[in-house]
Amino acid sequence: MDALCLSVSPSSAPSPQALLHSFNSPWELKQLHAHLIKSSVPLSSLPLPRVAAVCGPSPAGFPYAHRILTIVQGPASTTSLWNSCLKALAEGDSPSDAILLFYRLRDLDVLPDTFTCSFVLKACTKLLDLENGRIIHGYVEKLGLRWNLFLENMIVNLYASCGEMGDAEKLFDSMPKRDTVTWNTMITQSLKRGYTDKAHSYFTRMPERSVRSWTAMISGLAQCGKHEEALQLFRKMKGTDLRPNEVTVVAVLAACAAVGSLDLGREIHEFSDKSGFTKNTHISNTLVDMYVKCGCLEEALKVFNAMEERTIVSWSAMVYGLAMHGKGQEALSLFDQMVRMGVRPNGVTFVGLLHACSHMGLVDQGREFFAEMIRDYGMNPNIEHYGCIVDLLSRAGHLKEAREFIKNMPMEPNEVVWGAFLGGCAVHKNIELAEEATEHLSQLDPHNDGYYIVLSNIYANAKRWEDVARVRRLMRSRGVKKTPGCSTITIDGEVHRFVAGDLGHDGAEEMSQRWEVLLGKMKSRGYVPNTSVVLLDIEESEKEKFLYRHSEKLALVYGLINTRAGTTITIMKNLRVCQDCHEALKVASEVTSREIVVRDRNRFHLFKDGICSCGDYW
DNA sequence: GACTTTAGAG
Repeated sequence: MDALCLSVSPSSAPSPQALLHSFNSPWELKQLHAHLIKSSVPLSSLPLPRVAAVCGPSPAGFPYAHRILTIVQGPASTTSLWNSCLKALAEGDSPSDAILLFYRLRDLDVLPDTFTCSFVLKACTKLLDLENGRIIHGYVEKLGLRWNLFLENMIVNLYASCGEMGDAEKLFDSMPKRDTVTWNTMITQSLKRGYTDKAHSYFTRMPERSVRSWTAMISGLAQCGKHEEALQLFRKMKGTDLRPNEVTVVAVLAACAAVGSLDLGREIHEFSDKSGFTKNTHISNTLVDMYVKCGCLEEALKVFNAMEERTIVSWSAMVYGLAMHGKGQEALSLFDQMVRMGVRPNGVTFVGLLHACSHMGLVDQGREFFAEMIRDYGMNPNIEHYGCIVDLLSRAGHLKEAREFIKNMPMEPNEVVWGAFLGGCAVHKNIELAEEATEHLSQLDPHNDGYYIVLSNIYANAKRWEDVARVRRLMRSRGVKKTPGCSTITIDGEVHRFVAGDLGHDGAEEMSQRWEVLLGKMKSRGYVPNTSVVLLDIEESEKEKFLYRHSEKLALVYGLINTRAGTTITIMKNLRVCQDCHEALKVASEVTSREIVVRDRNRFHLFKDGICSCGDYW
């Protein structure tokens, strides 16, 4: 019956309880206060936490609220109310108000406890506010709260987060007691700054390691680019009785994706299913990315389709994945589907889309997307998007337009932008523009050899040997060393690495023989070694020998010897595939009746029946 | 009596 009454008169006067909550500013509270006095309602019926929350951040409201709290609670027990207020501020989006409120408390002689300090320290850490952090640190010591491990750990973390590793270490060394959190903090922060040796040292010195300790190491190493080290550590972790949690799994999957370690990735997938982790969006997103980067588009789609909830990260990963695998059309229609479902794309989504257009040579479509992100989504394209457009235009041979586009960019073009332009110049054999690009690149990224190599390839292609030699001298005089091409192939969970030109590994003799046989068959199917990519001015027959040194060919031969007939061969390469290897792999897929998957720096190539999925446009 | 610390995806 009560419910009925309520629904009949929805506009009846608010309940007294609701009235007591009805203030949103110190001023409204004062009015309410007056009303309470008139109707002799005791002050203690006010919701005190709300009084603190509404008035605390306001300079004028604070002393007023403090008076109310002191009247009702007595002077001693207002701290916890202020604490809840500080917590809300520190964890919300106004951590700087938390710091201001802390100082007001101090000025009114409200005695802070460990919780008070912890919230304001959190605020300082979030803001990377070293100056206030130091003051609070001093305050904590003055209050005699130094023995509190919670606070001590937070202060260590604060210094390290603000980039003061020295102070963090000094404090760490002086601590009479440390717990796992203390050590974990040092590990995480060391790795964030790339000090892997330091992190290792903390990790081995700590008396006891938790799941989070292992996870911090694995995830941090992966973020430093030490993916294989991360995976090694994970294998060690499996030997302990600790169980990986969701965060561990994300880190390991990311490392698998980087290395292309499909077997381990699959194993982790199974483990995630069994542990019920797969419903976690973070995990599924990383699984999608792992399968994409390990060459299993089908399985990536399977995970993506099975997801109950997709975020923009999931969609972007899938769009990018399709583009990477040469399924540009599918990437675009997946994007359409996403938009129709009302999901708003972000900057990363557009990077994937622009890549898709670039790989397919869809110049107009790409331009349209670029315009769309500005016009329809009000986004500010960043340098990565500009780089994509330069790539799109130059690959398609619109070199003049690309050059104009670079000139009109609102920011300074970086090495990625010029690198994309140079790539286009190489494909379309424009020596003059390539020279200009290299000029910029040698300033922007002087230690990267790739650009010099591309330029000298262009010269070699035009048989301008004196220029080839000049570039090589230039490299030598500038101390630029060639990054060797490197390919890996995983067989039975073991990663085999081949470096260009390294013929000194086990089984080299057998491999070389196998290559000769394969080469014979390939030539009879029309393969002509493309020696123009060899930099040296030597006899053609000699150059052919150099071509076999390319790492993807070595990996291919190794794969052919060590896998059963018919098995797909998957190769991961650190650089782009050269033209000759691309031709060779096409023909090899035909004569050996194998599918060959190659992941290069940019994308996947699936060689099958003499054809590559990239349509020779890469 | 409870409220506080370390980590994760495209």
